[in-house]
Amino acid sequence: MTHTEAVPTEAGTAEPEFGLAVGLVRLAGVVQHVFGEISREYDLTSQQTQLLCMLVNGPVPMATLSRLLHLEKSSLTGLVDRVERRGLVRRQRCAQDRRVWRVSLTDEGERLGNDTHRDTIDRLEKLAGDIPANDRDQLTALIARMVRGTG
Amino acid sequence: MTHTEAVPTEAGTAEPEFGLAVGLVRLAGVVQHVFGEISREYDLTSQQTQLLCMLVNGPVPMATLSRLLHLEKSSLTGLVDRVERRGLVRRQRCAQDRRVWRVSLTDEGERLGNDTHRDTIDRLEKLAGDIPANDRDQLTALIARMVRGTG
DNA sequence: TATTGTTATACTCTATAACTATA
DNA sequence: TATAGTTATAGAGTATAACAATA
Repeated sequence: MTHTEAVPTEAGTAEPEFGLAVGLVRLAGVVQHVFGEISREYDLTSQQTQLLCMLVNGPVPMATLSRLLHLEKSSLTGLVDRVERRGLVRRQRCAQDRRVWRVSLTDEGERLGNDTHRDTIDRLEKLAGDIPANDRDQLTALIARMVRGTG
Repeated sequence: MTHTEAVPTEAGTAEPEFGLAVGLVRLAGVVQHVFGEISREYDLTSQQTQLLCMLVNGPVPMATLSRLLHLEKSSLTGLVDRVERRGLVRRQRCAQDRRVWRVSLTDEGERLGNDTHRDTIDRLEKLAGDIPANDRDQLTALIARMVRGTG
């Protein structure tokens, strides 16, 4: 499996292996860092920004958010509490099933969600700034293939 | 810029855009999730596992770890405290500059570091399991190009 | 009984500010 | 004075277990 072996980068240099897995870990770290930095510029945590992003298409029940965010329901309660306290989301009881509470964005939450989303897209696109368009397209396609079916 | 536009996935489906940036965010989430799951199997947090991984090539000063992990020095103190309390690392004072403390792995820390590293590599390689080898090589190269110079 | 969500509790992670020890 | 690291403090994030309300 030649594609998993170490790739010599410079003659005579003892570079550590840079296989796909190591690259993915590095990449994830960079993305996470960008996400955290942008969130901070808006006085949000990464988790709060992520929550806002999940609400841009309309109200979502707590149980659904819990599944999407891989969070225990009690953890989600706290996260929603904090952003609700900041006036970015509100809870609405479902009339059909009164056990269910749907979370939705306030006007300010929507503004923050849009702003952070835009900034994140900009910053991440710049990461691939010097990669030719056709390579970039293939990169996008391969990434799509990897994350397909992972939730 | 055609490579940033929405790609129709199925005829008649109103799919959300899957550009590079969105793909990167999804991918980072998957990697982070894998990392967290594996850490948990070893009763570690993601941060603790990440710390162990940074020590596999020998002792590292606190200040260096602080920079590599993007952590304030006080945050690092706590992180190292907790893994030291579990017997996975130790602190060694530097003789040349007695202000400096180097962190190194214990035998058990090294074992855990190797095990989590192996499992992570395995799980991440599987993400690209059905991608042909030459495509995978190009993917690796493009990722390397993106993260180059980001720390 | 099963499901949805909250509360209580404990721990980890993180930052800021003040501090100690060494250079 | 400057640097390396710790302590004190506060808040965010997370899980487990017990609970209340509703289906």
